[in-house]
Amino acid sequence: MTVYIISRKPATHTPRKLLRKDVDWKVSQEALDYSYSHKGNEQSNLQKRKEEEIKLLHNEENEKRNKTDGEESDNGDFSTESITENNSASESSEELIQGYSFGEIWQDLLSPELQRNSLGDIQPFATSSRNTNSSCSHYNVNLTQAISHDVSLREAMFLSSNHSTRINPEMRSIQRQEPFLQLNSSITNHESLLNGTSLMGLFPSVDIRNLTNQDHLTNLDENIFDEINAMSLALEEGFDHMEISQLFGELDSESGLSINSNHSTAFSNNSDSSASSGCSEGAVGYSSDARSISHDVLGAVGGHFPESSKYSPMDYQRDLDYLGKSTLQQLLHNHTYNQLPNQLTTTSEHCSLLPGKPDEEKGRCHNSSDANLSRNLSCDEHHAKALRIPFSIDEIVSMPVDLFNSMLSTYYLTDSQISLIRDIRRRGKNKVAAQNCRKRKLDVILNLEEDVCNLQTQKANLKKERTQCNKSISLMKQKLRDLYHDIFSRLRDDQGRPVNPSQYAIHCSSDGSVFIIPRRLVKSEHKQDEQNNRNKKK
DNA sequence: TCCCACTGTCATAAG
DNA sequence: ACCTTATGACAGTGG
Repeated sequence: MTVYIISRKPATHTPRKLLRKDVDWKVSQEALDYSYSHKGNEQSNLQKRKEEEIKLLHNEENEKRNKTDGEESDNGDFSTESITENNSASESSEELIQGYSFGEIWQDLLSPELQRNSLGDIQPFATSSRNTNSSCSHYNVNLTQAISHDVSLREAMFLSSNHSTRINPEMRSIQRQEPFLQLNSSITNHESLLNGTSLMGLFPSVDIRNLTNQDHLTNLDENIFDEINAMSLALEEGFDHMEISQLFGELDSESGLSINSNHSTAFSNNSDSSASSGCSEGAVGYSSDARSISHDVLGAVGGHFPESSKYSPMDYQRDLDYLGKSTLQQLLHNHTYNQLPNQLTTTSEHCSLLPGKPDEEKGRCHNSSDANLSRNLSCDEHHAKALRIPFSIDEIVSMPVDLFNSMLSTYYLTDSQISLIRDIRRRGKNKVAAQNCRKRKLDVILNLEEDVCNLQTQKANLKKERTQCNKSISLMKQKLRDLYHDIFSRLRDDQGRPVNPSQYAIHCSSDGSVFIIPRRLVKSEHKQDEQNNRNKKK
């Protein structure tokens, strides 16, 4: 099992039986890699790692039991129960996430202690990932030790970055590793300062986010700005979700929506509705458990707000009218739009996710079942989630070019995000074009087959008609011969002898008169007529 | 294991 | 010059 996780074969050559675990690891590793550059993802990493841990440690029965326990804790702990940082050492990482309320998540994220804890968590995981033969028990030991370790942020980030480099040297975030490291420390300090002054209780998260962004705007390069934005947005998503969950929590818990249903709504609910309004998030499969928060924080496709200076709420609302309506409709009414929880794993089976290089990801998602479209969307969805593309796949593909271009210029998007969005749009367009092309080709073939069938029928009818004509001609000839014989049998010459039909012929003139003339005269007359005709033609 | 249909993707040409 | 569309070719998947 471990071999499958460590070995990262290209999807094109990955045996099917290995795909699931391989891609599961890839997805998690991708999330992990991105988490190194998106420091707001510690919780997501915990969640992902927990899932990985479950896969590694337990068989299916244990996994089911764990999920059941997790769901119970989801329902129970989500509202207000506070978990201190000390709990991270004694409780599972899943509980660590699920037990957090939004404010606690925010405060803990801003606090350097949690960053140390979270990043300390990451480091041993990276170690365990490095260690190909690490056993499950060894992994547990590492995880426990990791939680208790007091790793400095700088060290952790450096280790993480190194790990990313090792895992995927082409990862784009490596290019900005150094400034990222430098600025992260300042951000940490600043955010701890915010935390220390208890601004959290005074301002909504958005305000604090903007304050943070503006304070650092002049010092941060765009990547760092992106990181901050992403983290803030992820938290804000959590907040929105929190609100929605408070509204719909009971409904969700009673509706039997599984926690995994969040997988299916991952990109839809993040794409537009979660960005600001969040009004529809509870509609389809949006469970209220904290795990969903962690998922959203991890892979929110829409977890990226447009930069406030470039994109006002009015603008957003305007575009939301276009962007959101279709998706909202789907969210609210089209329950097949998203995948079912069990489809996600199957989706992962077909997806080759190369962590850190989605642009170069040439692994194709080859699917042939009914859920083809949604599965494929899930592939791009995974990439979009990883890069925090704030739009749904459907929007990216179906958006008019003008709006698409304005979107690219209006939203604050990194090069990799733009590249991925363009790839998604190109692939989506081409996919539709290929489907139309094949449909047309099929129609052409069907039409040609129909034409062939019609022509064959027509040919058979003509043959039948020809046969009938021949029969009629034969019948008429026979009647004419009988009439001839009848006439000549009754004819007599001047001496009363019967007329020989071989010497005489019946000639009908144009005026209707009938003559019996010798055949030699008929022949000469024929010759003369032919001669006249030739002369006329000449 | 092979075959086949389906599908997504890419490359390319044309509009 | 760029975008969209159409289409052949290729490869993966599942029956």
